[in-house]
Amino acid sequence: MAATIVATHERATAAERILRAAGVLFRERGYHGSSMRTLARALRMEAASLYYHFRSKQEILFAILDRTLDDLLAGVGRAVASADGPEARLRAAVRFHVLFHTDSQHEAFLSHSELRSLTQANLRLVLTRRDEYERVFRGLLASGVRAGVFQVADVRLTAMAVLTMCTGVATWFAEGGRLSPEAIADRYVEMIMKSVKR
Amino acid sequence: MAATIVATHERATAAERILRAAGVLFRERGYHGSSMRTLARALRMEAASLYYHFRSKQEILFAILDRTLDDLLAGVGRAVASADGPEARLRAAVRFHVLFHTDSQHEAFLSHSELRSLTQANLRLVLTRRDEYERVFRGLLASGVRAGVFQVADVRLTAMAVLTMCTGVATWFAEGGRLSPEAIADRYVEMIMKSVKR
DNA sequence: GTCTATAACTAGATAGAC
DNA sequence: GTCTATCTAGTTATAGAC
Repeated sequence: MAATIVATHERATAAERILRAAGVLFRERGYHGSSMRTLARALRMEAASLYYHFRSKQEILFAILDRTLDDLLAGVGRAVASADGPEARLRAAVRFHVLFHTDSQHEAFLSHSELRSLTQANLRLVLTRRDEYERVFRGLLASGVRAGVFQVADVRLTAMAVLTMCTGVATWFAEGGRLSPEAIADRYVEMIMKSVKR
Repeated sequence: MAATIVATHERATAAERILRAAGVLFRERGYHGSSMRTLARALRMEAASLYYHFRSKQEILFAILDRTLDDLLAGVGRAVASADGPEARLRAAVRFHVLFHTDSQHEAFLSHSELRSLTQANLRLVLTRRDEYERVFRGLLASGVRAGVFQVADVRLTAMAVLTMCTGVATWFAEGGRLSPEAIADRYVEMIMKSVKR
């Protein structure tokens, strides 16, 4: 299922190496700002060779976002299943979300900044699953409210606030910076729990 | 000073109309995904005519971001000056920040998503002033902590969390949607105050 | 599976008429 | 102040050799 997680190291297939390099490049310069030639150069190959692995640049973008959503949905599912009760479940989900945005920083950033560069058909596929992901957080908040442990004025709005706050980590996180991913996740969890608890 | 605020209606100069249209276009398709020809078409003119008003496409992008930062800095200054005490000041600043991101949605969105498309020199100019803006929020949090009304584990991190959460509004806000800008601002203020209060 | 060569097109920007 | 026409360079993608 989550076999879509790409090995970070040695022995990656050519397709995987291309997706990884494209993730970095698209994040740095944007989809339209990145040419197939530039991508090829980063991989020490010619642009034409990319077309043996992917039919188009669009297919590369879609593959990145599609995998990212696989990983997000599988990861949040595992996180929620690992905990009991609304509070522990929300903690686990937020923790996963933040850590995903530090670990898969480039791909996570693209999965919201380059939605506009998808074709209509591909966008529809991605948005359907992103809605599914957001629904998980709305569900966690709603069940905490029902259980009387959370107090939020608007579940939908709070879910968006929580998600965009954590998603923002991908925009400013720097590896080797002042705070480790774990420290950031811990503090984000505390800020959010303090805000939603009854 | 904040005479940089562009009139939304009638009698806008050609340069202002171009900046406004470019804001929408760049937001929808990205800077590199938008051509001068497309921008010209939206304004019912020819691409060459744009060069009478701006020297390059880059100059248009920079002008948008530069004005946006003028407006952000002037606006947050007014907001903070209008209130007394750390709590009321943070409320006012957050409220302004959210409303700015619904009112100037396109430009606000660009001012973080298209930083990567600026030349190095222009980026430096924009980042200097964005840091200044962020410093306002860090200052408000820090003075609340000193006054004993706020309790936050990490002022820097909390400032980033607050700002990216509110900035995120520009990514999903839809005019005429379920919630008015004022309702969103009010609820964001409450969520944030609950999270930072001692 | 990667290459060279190239087709077909679009980009930003300028010259100069009106 | 806006136009038509055009230059130069870069774009995605394909054909076909190796």
